[in-house]
Amino acid sequence: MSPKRKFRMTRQRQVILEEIKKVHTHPTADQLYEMARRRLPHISLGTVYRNLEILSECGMVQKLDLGGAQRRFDGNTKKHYHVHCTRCGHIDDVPIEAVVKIQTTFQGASNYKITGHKLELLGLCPQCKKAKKALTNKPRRRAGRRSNNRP
Amino acid sequence: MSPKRKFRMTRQRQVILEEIKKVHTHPTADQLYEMARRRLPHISLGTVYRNLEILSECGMVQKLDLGGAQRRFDGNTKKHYHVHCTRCGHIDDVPIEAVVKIQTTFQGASNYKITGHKLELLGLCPQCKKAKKALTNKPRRRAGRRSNNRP
DNA sequence: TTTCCTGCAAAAGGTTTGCATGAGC
DNA sequence: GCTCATGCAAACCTTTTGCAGGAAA
Repeated sequence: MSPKRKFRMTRQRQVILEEIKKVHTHPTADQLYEMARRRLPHISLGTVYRNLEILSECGMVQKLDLGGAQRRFDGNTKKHYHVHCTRCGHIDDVPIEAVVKIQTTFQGASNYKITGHKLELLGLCPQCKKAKKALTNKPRRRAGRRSNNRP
Repeated sequence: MSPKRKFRMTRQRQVILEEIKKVHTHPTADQLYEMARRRLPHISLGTVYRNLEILSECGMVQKLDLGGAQRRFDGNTKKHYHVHCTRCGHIDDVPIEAVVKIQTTFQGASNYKITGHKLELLGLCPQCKKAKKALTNKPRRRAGRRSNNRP
């Protein structure tokens, strides 16, 4: 919390950082805990949470807050957008940097001074596109609606 | 969950619906509970949650999922955007309908088929603009950063 | 040696659910 | 009268926190 805290690079912190940088899956704290546990079997979930908090304070990882029950973390610290599959819940990066123009477009639309924005795209991932196309031949009641956190 | 369920308009459901339609503050379930309790002192929080779920299934209210600890609900069921004050946490409507063009713009940017989007604007509400301006004359360490859910 | 960190376990905060009773239609 | 809905309380899930021992620097 304090702005000029001294951080030690402990083994746990190192491993958590390495694991999150290794993947592009926007893992939850719990998933990161499982990933770290393969290398440090005695690490605790509390330590994972504490370190993710600290690493995001240092700007070494990004907290995502995309809504949904669980918070997600991103090893990519550049500002960028995400696509969220409405069918399976998968989240991917959109390889385009945040478009500042969006803010100027909406500058007069309310009486707020707009200083930022969060854009999340929704759609079907390649796998689900295929799965859905397969269904159109033999239409069914309805496809699953709720996202179910594919890791 | 079942698509053709029969819904009864109970007093509780009626009151919750009236209360959420009455305000523009994007209340949490707990806030709605307090609002409903002024008219039905024995209503329970579980009932509020269950009814909000059902009313949103019927399309009579909107679940917001803007991130943050608590879910918010909106009596306005038209697709629209929100502005979120980064200083006090206040959330307001942006009086502009969702811009479908955003989806076509990003259609080729990933290998997803884009079917929707969520845009949340961030900025300073009129009150906080004033408060911040007042501080620039007598600059301090730093203004409060975390949003603290002004209701 | 001084802080900062860790593991553990318990607490906290929001949401969901089981159950017996009560109310719409 | 048949369901569906309610109130209550307990369960659930994710995240945070207190504490005593342990490890960086």
